[in-house]
Amino acid sequence: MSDSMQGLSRTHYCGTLSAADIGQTVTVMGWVQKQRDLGSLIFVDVRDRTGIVQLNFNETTHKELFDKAFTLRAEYVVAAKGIVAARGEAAVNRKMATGEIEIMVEDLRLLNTAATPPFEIVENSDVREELRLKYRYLDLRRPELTRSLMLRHRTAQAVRRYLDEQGFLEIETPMLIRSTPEGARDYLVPSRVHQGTFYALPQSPQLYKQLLMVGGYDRYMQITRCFRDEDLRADRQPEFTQIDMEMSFVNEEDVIALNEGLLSYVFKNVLDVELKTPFQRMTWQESMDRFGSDHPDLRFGLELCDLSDLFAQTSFKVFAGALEAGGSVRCIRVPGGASAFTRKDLDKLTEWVKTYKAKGLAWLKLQNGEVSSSYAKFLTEEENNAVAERMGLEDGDLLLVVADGKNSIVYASLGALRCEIAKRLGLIDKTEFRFVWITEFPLLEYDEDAGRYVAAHHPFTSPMAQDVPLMETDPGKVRARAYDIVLNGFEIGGGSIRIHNGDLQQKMFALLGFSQEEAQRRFGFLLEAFKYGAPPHGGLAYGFDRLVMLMAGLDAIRDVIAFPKVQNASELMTDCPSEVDGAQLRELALTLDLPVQNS
RNA sequence: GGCCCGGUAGUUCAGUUGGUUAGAACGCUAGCCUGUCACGCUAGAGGUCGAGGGUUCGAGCCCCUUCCGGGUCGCCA
Repeated sequence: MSDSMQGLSRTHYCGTLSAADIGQTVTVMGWVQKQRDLGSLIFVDVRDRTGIVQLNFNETTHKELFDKAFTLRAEYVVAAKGIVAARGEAAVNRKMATGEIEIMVEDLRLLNTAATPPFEIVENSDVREELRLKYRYLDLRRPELTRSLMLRHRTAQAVRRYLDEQGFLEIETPMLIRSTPEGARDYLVPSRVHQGTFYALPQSPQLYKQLLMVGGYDRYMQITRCFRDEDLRADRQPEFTQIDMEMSFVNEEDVIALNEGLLSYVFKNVLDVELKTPFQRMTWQESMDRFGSDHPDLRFGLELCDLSDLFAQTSFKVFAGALEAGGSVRCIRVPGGASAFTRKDLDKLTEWVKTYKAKGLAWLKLQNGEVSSSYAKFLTEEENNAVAERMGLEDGDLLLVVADGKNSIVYASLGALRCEIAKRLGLIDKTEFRFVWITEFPLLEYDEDAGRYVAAHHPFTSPMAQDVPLMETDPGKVRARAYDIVLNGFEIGGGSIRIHNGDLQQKMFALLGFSQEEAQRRFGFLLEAFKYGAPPHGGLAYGFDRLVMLMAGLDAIRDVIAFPKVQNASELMTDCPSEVDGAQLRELALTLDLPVQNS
């Protein structure tokens, strides 16, 4: 049983009304947040995406309206027309944006009733996420999500505005594209017209944007969806959004300067935060050595320190073994850590670093002049003194040491450890936005499983000119003209100057172990395009969801995506992916060959 | 695929050494109440303890399997 909204049209959003509107006749529409029945006076809070306003119903003056208001329940949809009135001095609610006023209702329409929702639609709800996702449309009514999605919108608009002013064209690229097995797993889409063949959904518009450069569109941008069929994380979804851009006739400095301008504009316009430019820069090697990570969080210290040279002659087998194997011994010093971490905590941390394949964690505390340590007794006095001197050891300090035959393990475990410790000790200023460019990435990484080099970034990244000769002699040493933009320990974007020369591109494919024929088969269109005057070009792509997440001060990109997927890549609201009809499969000439299920 | 955490009323949680009829708050329903806004007061309804199996005289609690959600390693050019 509901009313028509005939004759009424909304004049205001609820949250926009204020004392300035007193005396005005207004019409609001929205959902009942709360009905408070005081006997012969009823207050109804109405909510829309902007906020809440209070409706006033008085039994003695408006009996019919009052009786109708009596029937209202949470989440009923209503329209109310009335006069904005000041609340009495004692009745003003300072905690509420519209708390100075209320609407003395003269017309109330019940546009729709609502079942009692499975959870209350309130701010600071601690309902489990599983349920919120199943009823995402209800969760979306909550102010936190509304704020996130409005922030996301404003950010996207600011990006478009800025890049438009800088002469960028927004050009769409295909969603159904050729599969390129290099890199992440593709989502595949079977073709009906060409049975037995498949499209892939793009992992990024990489090749198309390069071809746009060949096509002469020297400043391109796009805010576009990308797809990767890989496992999820708090900051990774199988479909996510990139701010993608590419420019011709540029070098690294041009791309970096433009993006510092973009980020400054966006943060100023969306958050009213002034960013200091230029941002800090660091080479990949420096970032690894100091922070154990290529996406360092610079809001706190706890830097890594290499102790390897102090143990060249050591008889302590753990350290000696690591060094003999070509690895290193590295350490972080935690001021005040001696009292903050008990023996039990350290045992737990030792277990924890094993996640990162570290064999263990050596530690030393200096507290009230007393040294306690898991490893000091295996070292000579000279070695212990050298460590203390190198680390600037002071009373109250905790040293955490990882030694391993593989530097990658030392970096990964200490890099993760410094973040974990900063979190536990509350060393992170959550209001800070700390940007850093990481540059000079390795061009290639050796993949032991595949027994060959693979592109660290992607196969179209240009090597640094001075390192090109190394491509023949020592490929692992070649540095790329690649750069990542890192914010508070998250890689929010990355890009490179691309290869625009067919011969160099062929050379790169050869390094990656592609035969001439294979390169031709997979990327022939690109090599062909490069014959016809490809301009020097480069670009960058942001993980838009991550950027918005950090701007919103949140921990998961799910919270800035209207309809996110859960860890097993399904969507709880619509329960997809789902099986399809046999007829659909037949049309595609597909048959299923499923592993036998245990029932 | 591995490791860790969680699943008890609609929701958030408590639940002792395995022992009577599984509790609280909020929400919901009904009644009362003219300045509430976390309204207040009174009463009431509401449970497959994620599912299946096992141990036991007896299981929310112990064991096994499994499903679901989260974090993370691998993975993510």
